[in-house]
Amino acid sequence: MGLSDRQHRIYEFITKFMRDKGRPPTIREIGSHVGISSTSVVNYNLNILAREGLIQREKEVSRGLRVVGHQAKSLAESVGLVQIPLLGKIAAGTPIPLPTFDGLTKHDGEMLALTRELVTDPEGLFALEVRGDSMIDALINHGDVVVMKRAQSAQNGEMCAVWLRDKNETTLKRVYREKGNRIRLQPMNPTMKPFYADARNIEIQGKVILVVRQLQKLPA
Amino acid sequence: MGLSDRQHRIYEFITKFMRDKGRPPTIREIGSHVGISSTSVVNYNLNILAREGLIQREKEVSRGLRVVGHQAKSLAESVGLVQIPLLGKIAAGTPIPLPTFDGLTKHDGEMLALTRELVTDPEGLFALEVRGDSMIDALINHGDVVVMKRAQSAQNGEMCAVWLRDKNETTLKRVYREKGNRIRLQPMNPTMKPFYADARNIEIQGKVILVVRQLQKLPA
DNA sequence: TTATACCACGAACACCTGTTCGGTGTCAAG
DNA sequence: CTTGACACCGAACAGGTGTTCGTGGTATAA
Repeated sequence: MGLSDRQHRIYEFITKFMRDKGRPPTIREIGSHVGISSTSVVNYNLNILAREGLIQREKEVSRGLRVVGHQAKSLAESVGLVQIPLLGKIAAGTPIPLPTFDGLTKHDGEMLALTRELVTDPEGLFALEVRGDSMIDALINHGDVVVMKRAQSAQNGEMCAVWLRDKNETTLKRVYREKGNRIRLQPMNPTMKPFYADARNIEIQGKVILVVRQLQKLPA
Repeated sequence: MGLSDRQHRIYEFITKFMRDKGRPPTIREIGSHVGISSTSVVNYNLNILAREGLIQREKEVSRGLRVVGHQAKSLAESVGLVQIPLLGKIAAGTPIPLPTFDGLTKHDGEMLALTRELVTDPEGLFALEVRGDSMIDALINHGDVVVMKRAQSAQNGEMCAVWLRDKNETTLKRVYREKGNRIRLQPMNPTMKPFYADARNIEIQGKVILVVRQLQKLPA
């Protein structure tokens, strides 16, 4: 069920108040800022927000409110950091280094920390730094960092790192299954033409989850 | 001056309570958990904590407490989190929305949390979501989020958002000063040719610090 | 000893705060 | 029309909450 305009304003006010003051507002503070004269109406709408799962309420406790939306979590739940191992470099002419798969051995090299806001499911993620211009058709430049998830297969349209057996080359493309064993590899740049290959000649090495490009300094 | 054992316990309780419940404790809640029967004693010690700069108090407000010490920052900030306001969208045909500059008004929209690892200096940063394909020559796609820093000028080679007065258009390019008033705008994609303009016809709106692209779902 | 901070206690006060209840108006289904 | 669900209002109540005041103990310096 959708929220009324009032409920929306109440929710926004709570999050803003929480961020500014560091504590939840009282019922009357909400009412006066949202334009509700009666505390019972605020209470009424708060119960609806609670029923919809947007906030949690604690009974008979002053300021017993709590925003449970994902936006609030990124602030409060500062534990919401995800550590991703930076496994190495990726270039067109080499297969990508894959993570060791026992899941226990800790990666002792560099780690990349990202918030859960950006990577929803941190399972099986690893990061690679791109060398060279070969993936420029995927809008990925030298120096970019790609965060990938281990995968052997892909849904239609997912951006994947694909090893081309016949060319001995890694490429980043969107993968679509066509009729038979034909696979269409679609560059991310919409001005470029797709590329077709036989399913037996390609090997999906992982899905691309995130691309991060830092521009403080020029790529070498 | 050092803190007494009681003050130390009070401070620890406040931070723990705040973390667990998402709101500051009342004076009586502090008293009962720290073992102080009188509210005035708690009040007395809270004033000392405030004088020492460890907390902030708001007068005559229930739960008017706020942990402010560097230890509180360690929750969000020493982990290296930086909050960046997501100001809106950027498209080729519109000037970018710039941050209000009074430094006091808080942004009440969405925030983007990043680690300091990625953005070294969080001063004056803001984020925009790119609409449309017009910046594909800068290797930036529809849906990408660019993190920018407010700036009127740029060093040679820095990636900037440039407003082209004669074309009424925003573009992202590397900026180089040439002889006279000539400015060279170099697309990021090395296969593309640079573009020249008169310095009086362009306006630098900010430097691009970071580009983030999420690929979980297809860009619309 | 006296004086002076410092720290603590309990009680009382005035206001704040969540809750509840009776009542009003609107709108769609019966 | 009647009914019921929904959204809202104002008022009142009981308990929560910050503040203040008078009091007393303990240590250190005069």
